[in-house]
Amino acid sequence: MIPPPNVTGKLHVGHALQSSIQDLLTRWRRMQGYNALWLPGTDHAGIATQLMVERQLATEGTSRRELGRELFLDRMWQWTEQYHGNIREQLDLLGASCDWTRERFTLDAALSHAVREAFVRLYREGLITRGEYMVNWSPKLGTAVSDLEVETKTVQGKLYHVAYPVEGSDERIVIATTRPETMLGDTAVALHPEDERYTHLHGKAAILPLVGRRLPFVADAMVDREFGTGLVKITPFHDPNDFEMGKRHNLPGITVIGLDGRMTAEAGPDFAGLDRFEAREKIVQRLRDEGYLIKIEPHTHNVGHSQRSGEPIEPLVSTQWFCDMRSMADQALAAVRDGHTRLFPDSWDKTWEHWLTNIKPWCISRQLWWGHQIPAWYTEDGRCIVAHSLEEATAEAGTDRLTQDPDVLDTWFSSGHILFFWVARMVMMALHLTEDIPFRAVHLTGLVRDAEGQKMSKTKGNVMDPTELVSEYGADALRFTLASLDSPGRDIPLNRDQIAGYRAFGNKLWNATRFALSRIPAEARVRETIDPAGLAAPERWILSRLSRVAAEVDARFETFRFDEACNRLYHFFWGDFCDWYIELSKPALSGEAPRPRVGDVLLTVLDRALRLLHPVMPFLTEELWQRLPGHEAIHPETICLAPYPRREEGWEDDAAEAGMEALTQVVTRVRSLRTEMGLGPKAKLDLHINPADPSVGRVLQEQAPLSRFLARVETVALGPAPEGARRDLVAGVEIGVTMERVEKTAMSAEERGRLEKELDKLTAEIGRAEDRLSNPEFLGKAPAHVVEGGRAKLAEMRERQVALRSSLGLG
RNA sequence: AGGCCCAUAGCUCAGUUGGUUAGAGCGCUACGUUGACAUCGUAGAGGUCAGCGGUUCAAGUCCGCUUGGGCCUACCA
Repeated sequence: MIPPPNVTGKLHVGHALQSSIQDLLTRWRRMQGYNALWLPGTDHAGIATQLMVERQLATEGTSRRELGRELFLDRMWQWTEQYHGNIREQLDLLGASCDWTRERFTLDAALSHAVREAFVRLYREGLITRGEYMVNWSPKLGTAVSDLEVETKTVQGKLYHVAYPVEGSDERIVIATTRPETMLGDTAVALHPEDERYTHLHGKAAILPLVGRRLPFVADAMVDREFGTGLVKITPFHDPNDFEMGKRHNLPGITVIGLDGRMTAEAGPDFAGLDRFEAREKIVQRLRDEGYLIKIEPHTHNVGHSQRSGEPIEPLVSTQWFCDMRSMADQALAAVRDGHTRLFPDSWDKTWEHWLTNIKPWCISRQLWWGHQIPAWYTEDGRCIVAHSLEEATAEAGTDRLTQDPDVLDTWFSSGHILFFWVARMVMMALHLTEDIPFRAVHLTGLVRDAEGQKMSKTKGNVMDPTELVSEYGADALRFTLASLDSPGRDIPLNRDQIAGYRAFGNKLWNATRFALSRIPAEARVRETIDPAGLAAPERWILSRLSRVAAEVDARFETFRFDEACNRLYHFFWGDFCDWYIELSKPALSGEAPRPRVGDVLLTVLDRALRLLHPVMPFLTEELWQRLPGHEAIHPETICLAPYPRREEGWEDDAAEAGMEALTQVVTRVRSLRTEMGLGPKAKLDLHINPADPSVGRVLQEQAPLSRFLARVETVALGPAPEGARRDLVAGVEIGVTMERVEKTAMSAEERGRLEKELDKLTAEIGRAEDRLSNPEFLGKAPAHVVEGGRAKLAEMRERQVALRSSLGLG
């Protein structure tokens, strides 16, 4: 299922990442023959969407209140339909292979029904309740918001020290506050029970300046003696802590700030109607005038801000619907602890544990119109009926004079955002309502950041638009980049150079295919399988490599290591296939040194490589695959439904790999010797190779024309290098280069220096290996294969030492 | 304040359960257009694996501390 993007939203790179990964998984499983469904859908995103339409209405000089609920909702639906197509279009652009016939919208009838069902059940079980509690109130949005929609920001504020007279004495105590406007709602002053400075105040009361209200002193251990004066004013209805303290000490509460962020009538005639921040100024002025203000200090503190609208959250007491998450959270905790649900990477287990252990009742009602209206009705005599429908409610109430609760449910009650918390809520809800685990594995990606590792944000102006990236680099390159960067537990620094690099990889696919199509014999075809018997070493080698890569990729996908899977595919295609196999195929295809079935092997490997890459690069692989002669034998229509290549054990061939590995290393070494000797590509060299392993020797002998072609030497002779040859040793093969046909003979000082340095390094390394191998502790405790490997390596280093000394004429 | 994560080449990052000359891409240097590809090829330079200590025959990898980053959670009014 797709985590629903907001219906009116534009996809951002985070969506692109999610879609790439999910589509990759879906295509992979589909090719493996699973009935893979990727369900698309969009979210009505209550607050965000309603805000946009309200903004539009404002430009028309009207408002939702003026339109009324019904007309406003019509406008919302119009807007939704207008923008809905955007999401679909953008997902198509990314290559998302969703089943669009099953697309859902969170406000669809069926989904709304499910939401009502969930609500009614949770209500009847007593988990959903209605009550007066402190909530995070956003005055600008005019609604309660959840803890997750509150962003804590560090702000430079002020600490106001205010004198409160003590009742029945001349003493004045000093209280520090960051929010003097709330003092109008003070109903007590708290002190620490063991604070010796204030023991004399127990049982007494302070008098609230400007108001004259009597504020009893209460002793509470929560008071921090170190902070301020160690005395705290208590405003139960305007501070979450004070609310708790108020309950503990049975204190009354007074609402002095209203839902609109303005002072209420209870704040008194001098302040009623003022905005909360204007009131602060005026109160401070009054305190100063009347001699209560002692001092104002600069003070840095953390203030909750509304994520959507940016203004400071006002903690207010209001009547809301709450959902008790405790038992559901316990079930979700158990699911992860028992391993029924596994998180990838498992470092998330701790966050899961922490978040669900500390979960609080969730305020699920929102004072909005756009969303699932709460299925609760009120009778005229104030009874509350929760039911699936008005009919049901009427029957239960015994009257049809009912009013439905005007509020809607938090969007997250029905769906969510692309976040960890969304998953957590789905697990909790599903476990409770269906008694089944919704997910067996949860893969969590990092956050997409910009090239500097900064979080992308509109205000920083560093957001990348996926559709723009797609048109610049192609969807395949973007997908490949995102998948390769998705390493567990790490954020994803996205930069354009990298995408450009993977675009080049796409180009490589294209060119390799072009080579194959233009050079293979007419009868060559993609084969369902190929019997390696009768094939030469290069063909057996590439088939063997292909099988191993298929096995590795499969294993990486299983554990969500898309980065490693992509890496393997990249190197197989570019390194093994293009750099080596295509080069190796040239002398065979040109007729210079024919080998059996090279065309078939070339096409078959290409076919499988494209299929392996298809989940990551769907567009290009389909395009190229369709052009391969014989691809219909794999699937008549599309690569999407062709089987995902698996390991072919019959293709794996250690001998061919060892032989070809030696061949490629010899070729590489000869090329670098040529450079080191300061010779140009046209200098005519003769190569002598002397392999230690007879089976490697056989491959090198049979494929001598390849060494000649790739190393660009005149002749290749098997056997020890003659006197005076430049010698070296790689992969157990002694090589010697002679240059009788070249004018130059003397070794340059630079070359000699380099060679001597190399020899020194080697000698030092041999010394270390000798020490290790003569250490009885190492021999006694290290496993046999490590000791054996060490000995073999030492032997080879010694041989190489001989070869290098010989090159330097040190005999 | 508590918790979590990170520190490896100029940059961005890999590095499986410890196994002995630490890898890739980009960037950089030199050379190169022989019909897949200059969005390329060939060869190369570049690293005290943040620091200190410990465990071990063996540490980039495990443990502790320090420093420097990042993230999340928190009721210092």
